[in-house]
Amino acid sequence: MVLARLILGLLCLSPMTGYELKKHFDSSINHFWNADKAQIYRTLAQLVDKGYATVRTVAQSNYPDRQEHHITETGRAALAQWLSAGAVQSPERDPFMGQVFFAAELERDDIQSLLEERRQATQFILDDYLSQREGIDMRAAADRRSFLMAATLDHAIRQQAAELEWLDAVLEYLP
Amino acid sequence: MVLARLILGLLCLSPMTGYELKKHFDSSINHFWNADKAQIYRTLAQLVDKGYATVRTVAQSNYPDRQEHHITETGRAALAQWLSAGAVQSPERDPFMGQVFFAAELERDDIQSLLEERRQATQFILDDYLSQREGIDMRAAADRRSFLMAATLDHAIRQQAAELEWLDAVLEYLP
DNA sequence: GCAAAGTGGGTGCAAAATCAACTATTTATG
DNA sequence: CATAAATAGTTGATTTTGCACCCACTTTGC
Repeated sequence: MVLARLILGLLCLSPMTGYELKKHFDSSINHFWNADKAQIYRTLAQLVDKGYATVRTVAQSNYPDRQEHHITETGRAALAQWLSAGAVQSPERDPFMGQVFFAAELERDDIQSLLEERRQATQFILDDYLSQREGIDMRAAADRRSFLMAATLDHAIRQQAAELEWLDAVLEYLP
Repeated sequence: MVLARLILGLLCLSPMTGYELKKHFDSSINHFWNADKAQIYRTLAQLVDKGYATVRTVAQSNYPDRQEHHITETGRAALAQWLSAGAVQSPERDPFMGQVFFAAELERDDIQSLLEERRQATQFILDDYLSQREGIDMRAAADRRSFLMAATLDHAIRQQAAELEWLDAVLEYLP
């Protein structure tokens, strides 16, 4: 459901192949969603099925044919309806917090290692987001679309930063 | 997989029925995980199947029999192994950020409503976490297990607080 | 010259998760 | 007194997701 909407959103920006969609997920969307390509191709087929998108096969000289997917008016309406239906809520879900919750089964040193390992990974992700952020032209962010897209990246940055602060606090006060 | 570990963790604290597990998920674990009861009962059956837990039927005078699940040594080992295998990483996944990312399809006022609605919901969740936090006896938190459990709640509180700050910033600067 | 990576698409399968019922009894609540 | 909520567990169907493959061709790097 969510994936279908996100794909519609991307197709709304420009017609795309499944391959290109996957690249968008990996590069610009990855801070709040990602999907396996198998899932993307299947969802794409469903969208065509429901009439939310149409396919146009475009031959290329060297590379394989492009199955270019175009959003339809119905598709645009479905996207708009999702956005208008109100803010979606989704349950928190973080396996790592589960590890922390039950980490008392480990020795103190192992708990510390667990937290430090996470700290490293979080720092790595944060750095990645920060470098993505640098690539954004802020002159263009006066335009609302660019502003909102950049905002979701800022959200991810704040979340990771908050996680780092939390990890440091836990590491400091761990009994 | 994660759910199985979390259930093992809970059974590690004390033997429980599926019904009680569900209540724990709804009350104390909900800030980082939750699960449908159907899923809990099925996972419980799998744990018994694998020898990670055993069932003991306890008759009650008034209420239905309790299917009390006890963790086994193998189960304890499996839990410890999960914790020792290192910090798990999980992809970010937030449908609401998808709405924001594509919100430019809406009018400015509708975008604002979307953000304000989310702000309300976030405040509500934060308040819930804060009241849960009040119920925690900090004298007991010198003990490592209680400290870690409280820490995961603190994490959730920080995350929600960061979300509120972000929402306010976006609402302020939205072009 | 050969291997790896990129372009573009797809299938099959299994595990995980969600939704919606349905069974029964007991204890509160209006 | 009726109705709802709590206790305890189960089944079926469907969706979502993830993993591991497979095809075929082209371009790039060593």
